[in-house]
Amino acid sequence: MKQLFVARDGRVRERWQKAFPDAQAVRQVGEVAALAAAAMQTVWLDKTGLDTIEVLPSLREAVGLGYRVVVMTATPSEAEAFRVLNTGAVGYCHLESAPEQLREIALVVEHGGLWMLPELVQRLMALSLRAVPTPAAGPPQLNDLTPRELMVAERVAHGASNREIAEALDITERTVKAHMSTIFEKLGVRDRVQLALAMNNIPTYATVN
Amino acid sequence: MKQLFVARDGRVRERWQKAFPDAQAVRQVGEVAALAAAAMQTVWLDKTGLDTIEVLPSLREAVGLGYRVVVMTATPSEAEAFRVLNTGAVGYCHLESAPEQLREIALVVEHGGLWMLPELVQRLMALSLRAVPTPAAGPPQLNDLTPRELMVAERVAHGASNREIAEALDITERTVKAHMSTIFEKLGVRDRVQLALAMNNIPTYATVN
DNA sequence: CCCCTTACTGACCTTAAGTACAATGCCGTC
DNA sequence: GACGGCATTGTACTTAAGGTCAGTAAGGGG
Repeated sequence: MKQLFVARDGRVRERWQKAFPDAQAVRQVGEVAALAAAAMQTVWLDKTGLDTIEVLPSLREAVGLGYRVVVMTATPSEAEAFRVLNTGAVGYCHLESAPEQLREIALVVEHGGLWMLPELVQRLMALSLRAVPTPAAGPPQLNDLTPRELMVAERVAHGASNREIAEALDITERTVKAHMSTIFEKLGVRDRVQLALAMNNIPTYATVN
Repeated sequence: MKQLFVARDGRVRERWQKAFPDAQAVRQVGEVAALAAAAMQTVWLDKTGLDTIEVLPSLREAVGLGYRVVVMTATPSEAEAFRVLNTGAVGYCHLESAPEQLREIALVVEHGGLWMLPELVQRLMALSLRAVPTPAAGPPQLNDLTPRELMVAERVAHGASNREIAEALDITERTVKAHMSTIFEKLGVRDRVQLALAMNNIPTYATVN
């Protein structure tokens, strides 16, 4: 499996050469196509000096050609990670990664895996969980709630107590309870815990059965 | 690198034995710890016959022990995939995967990669992009929880009441409360609502303590 | 003007939740 | 064998949560 680096800065290539002695390096993605490489390769895309938006075209191009692309950056960010991976990259790592690390990553992506900074993995999943449409329960019918009820529900969704909600909305705790009761009925949940979960698109105990 | 399979069904082991001749198989995760394996291993968790919620405790336990866990299921689902990966699994694949495929996956996860069904990768990224770019929200320190506490917390995370948890775990409601108290303290939450949210990586109202 | 919805509140009650202060038995370590 | 962590349970207590059964008030149709 051949490695192919795309970078404008010559310095970073040293580490790469160390990790993959037989690797090739080019300055622009356009050159990749020119090589007309026969075998499937792994392309390492150096983002240094470029905005996220600016690498995307190159990334798309390489992905479109069937390469497995790993994006490297000196300043990793969550948003950028998701962006490039969503665009088709299979890896997102730090530019300063050690040669051994680079070989690890190469091994992973060449066998169908996905590689990204460990801390980003956890974060990514957490975000997805909230965005994933719950099949069984479906999104709560928030449209049925009155404006006031919605204000209450949203605070419950963040763990607020009745007292806190009452103070925040400048109403009595009794009134909060009244809203709660109607909310429970409208959304078909039995208590504030299930409401909080439902508001965050998380399937509930009874639903999982 | 040694492979370790957790399954209750004997039939599926044949394929595994074929992929990894020197693999070991056990029936419950609890046995994993009993083995006191010296080297870091890869644990393959068979979900067959279990609900998503039922594997999570085992999963967390194995992850907490430092194993790389791959969850296998006969009926893959998007929601479940995100859930198990979010819980700490590094792989989510089909139970019927061919031996060659299994070896690929093993290679990937053993080198720090993430493996999931290709179609889920795309979906995952698309969902993440839609999710709100909320700032930092590190995962709760679930490692501090004992196995038993984890089982309780896991069910609270799905909206179960103390009584339901007690029945499910076949213990007294009083015991559940005891676990709850220590869980609250360990995770720094004040009630079950905040616990449920924390377990799902959702920032809470007044967590800005 | 009546009806309905929404918002708000009171007094009262029941129950779930959570805490305080214990005790017992099981393991594994030192 | 002493010690500590874990799991379990008991009694008793305090409080938050939620429901019952009311009532008042504003606002918009019909």
